[in-house]
Amino acid sequence: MVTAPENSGDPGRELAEQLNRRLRNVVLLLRQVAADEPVTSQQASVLGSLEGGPLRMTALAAEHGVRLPTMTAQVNRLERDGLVTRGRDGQDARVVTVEITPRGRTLLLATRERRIAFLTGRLAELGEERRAAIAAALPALDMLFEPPGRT
Amino acid sequence: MVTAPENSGDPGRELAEQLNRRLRNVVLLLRQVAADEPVTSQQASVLGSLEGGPLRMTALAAEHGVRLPTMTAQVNRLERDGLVTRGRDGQDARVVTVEITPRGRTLLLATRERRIAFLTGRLAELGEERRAAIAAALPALDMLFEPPGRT
DNA sequence: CCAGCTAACTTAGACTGGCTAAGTAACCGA
DNA sequence: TCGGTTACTTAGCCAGTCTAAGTTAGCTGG
Repeated sequence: MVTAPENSGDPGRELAEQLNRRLRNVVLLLRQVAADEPVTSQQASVLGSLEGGPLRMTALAAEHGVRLPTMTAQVNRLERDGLVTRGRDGQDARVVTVEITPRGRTLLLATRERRIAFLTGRLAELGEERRAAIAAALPALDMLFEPPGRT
Repeated sequence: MVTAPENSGDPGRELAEQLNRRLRNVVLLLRQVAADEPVTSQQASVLGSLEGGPLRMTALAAEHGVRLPTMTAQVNRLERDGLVTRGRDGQDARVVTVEITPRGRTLLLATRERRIAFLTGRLAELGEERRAAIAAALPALDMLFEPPGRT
């Protein structure tokens, strides 16, 4: 097909184009799946960060790649909906900690379960060989989508 | 490690969990990369749809999985920025067609080029073996992220 | 032939989620 | 104790999504 011979100077340029075209479908599908959830994907993502224990605002913002004011607004909404609570740090009175509530935890688990069930269903349709291909590519995909590495 | 023996009833459940965890990084990285572009990823996506010729509003909305009013707003912004023009269909006076302008086309190509360059760079760091693994998984990934198929 | 339904858009209004700039309160160092 | 820095919030802007309601054009059945 399009596997032209002049790939020489750019190993993976062709592959990059292929991936780029596919990424649109990924985004579309993610939106579709997230559509009828009780929490948005951002909210679920933040709740996921809090699963292991409370975090401060700065840590949350950094982990999600957003500015502090964005996280303030996000936590406001989560708090309003009873999914997290704000707390204070003993050491430093400036610090605000955010903790997931039991309700938040329940919602998070249910949401994750639905997402995984969806993916599992899709994977089941693929057949063993294709699943193996994806599994084999996981380490590579990990590196490919690794958070923007510093140097 | 976690590859427990009771995978039997659910081929791919484990893989689904792996993928689910990775998807967050994909989203994060996409946001990061899109951050300093002159057009948003949605705008670029719509422009991409128009590359092959004018489309009507309904077709655009369907293709991007959004409601008509959303597409109206999107096209308003694109038109305001001189990237598309609205037209009328000869047959049916209710129909609005949207066409990409030369400026829109230029911007689209430049944006796509930067995205592909970014991916190419990432892929170059991976090494031949990992690139091959990703290439081998492409057909499977295609099926996995295929738009929600109706039966 | 026209009355009323349907289809294609747009408008209005609300919400999430992102940003910058500016405000406030607490910490820390000289 | 004063001045700078840090941690967060507030205010205000914009993109992008939705639903509900409006407008205009096509279509159909008496």
